[in-house]
Amino acid sequence: MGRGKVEIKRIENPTSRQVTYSKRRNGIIKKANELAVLVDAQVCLIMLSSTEKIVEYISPTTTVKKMIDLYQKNLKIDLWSEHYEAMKETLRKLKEVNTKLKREISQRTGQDQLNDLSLTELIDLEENMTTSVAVIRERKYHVIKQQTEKRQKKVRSLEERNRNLIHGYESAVEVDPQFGYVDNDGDFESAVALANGATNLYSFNRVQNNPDDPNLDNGHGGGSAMSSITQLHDLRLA
Amino acid sequence: MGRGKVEIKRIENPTSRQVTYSKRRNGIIKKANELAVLVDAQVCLIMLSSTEKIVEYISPTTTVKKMIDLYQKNLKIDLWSEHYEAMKETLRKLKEVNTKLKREISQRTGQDQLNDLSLTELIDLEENMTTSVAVIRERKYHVIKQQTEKRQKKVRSLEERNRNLIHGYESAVEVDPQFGYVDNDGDFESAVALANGATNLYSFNRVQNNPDDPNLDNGHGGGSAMSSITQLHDLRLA
DNA sequence: AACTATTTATAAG
DNA sequence: TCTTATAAATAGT
Repeated sequence: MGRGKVEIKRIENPTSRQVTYSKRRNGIIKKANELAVLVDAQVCLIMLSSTEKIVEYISPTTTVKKMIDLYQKNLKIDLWSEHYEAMKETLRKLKEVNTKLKREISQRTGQDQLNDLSLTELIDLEENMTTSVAVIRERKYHVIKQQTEKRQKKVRSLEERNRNLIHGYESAVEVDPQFGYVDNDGDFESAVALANGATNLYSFNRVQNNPDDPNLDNGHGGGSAMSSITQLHDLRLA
Repeated sequence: MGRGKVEIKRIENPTSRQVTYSKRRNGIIKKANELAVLVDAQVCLIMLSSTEKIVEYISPTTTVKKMIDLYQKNLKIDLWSEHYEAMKETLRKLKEVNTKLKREISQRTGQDQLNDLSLTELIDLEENMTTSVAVIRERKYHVIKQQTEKRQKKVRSLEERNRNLIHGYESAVEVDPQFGYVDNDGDFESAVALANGATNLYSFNRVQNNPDDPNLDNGHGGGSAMSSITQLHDLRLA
């Protein structure tokens, strides 16, 4: 359609090629739109020549995304899945790690999974756990010690302040019983009692009377926990 | 272009619409191909009418995927990221769970993370762990018991066989000392010794002499572990 | 970018 | 689907 018939092959002259692209590009967009309107079709047209920027026509009732999704559905392919293979792989590995972690916790809390363990594994696990309990116990006594020291300081500070107040007033009234005779023994005892899950001080007495009490020394890693106790006793006697 | 001029609006007659779609669809594909060849352009054309299946034209030098990638790059958008939002969310949650699990194991094995725990949490953790150790210990003795019973049966079977052989031969030679006096005590003792991580039988003697041995009873959940031991003793005496 | 001869697409039969 | 009159597209200027 023009002054002469054209053979459908690449136009070598760059100017002519550019002009033809411009004309025919508009032509095909017009055709695409006519098709969309006349027969109520969904049309997606994307064009790109080497020299020009990308040009698109999308029929009013759809979007590029919808069209490509339909296209992929139709061909039963997923053009972008490979873009997300890395993510899928990460996901897979994470799930795997997760399962292993859950299994480990399960074994460490003595649930189900124990049935899968051999005698040697059970022995190792028990020893491992026992050591861990000792570490936790040591940490517990460390925290108790810290709290005790902190409160001891506070009490001494209050005692000091109290004495100063009494001295400052040069008063003849009795020493205030609320501050005068406080020390931190009660604090320490209740903390240890709490530490041993007791609701009264009987537990603490047991701690004092029975050095072999299994709560304080399980025979494996308990030595260091015991040393904490020793430190605490030293602290109280200091 | 035809016998009459057509207004560009939806063709209501379904047959006409279908015919027009068929004709124009071919026309536009021909145009697309001509454009691609004449000016060496990349063209992607996807069409779909309500009644027909999806039809595409892609210029020889490209693919739908390449075109869409170019399109997205050009518009600086990512049409499919939202498709993977769910996966991203799953990934995020898995990582979170993972971190928590690692933290829990870390605490249960007495590493670092203990510093974050309050005294109450430490006490709970210790009690929890102690209970778990008891469960593991009970399972351990259960396995030992099973192994012991199995070997005991084997030994008795061998003894019986041995006696039958001796009787069968009606021989005058002495009873074979290798089989005549075997029982399973050695087997049981070595299993318990192994269970307590000992390399010699001294540990086993301790088990027998010290019912309060912290390895067998930690004062929390040890009661049931002890009952296993009792069962084992009963078994041996039976 | 505009013109127009000519080819091409296609509406109607 | 095929034909063909006619509209539409466009090659060359």
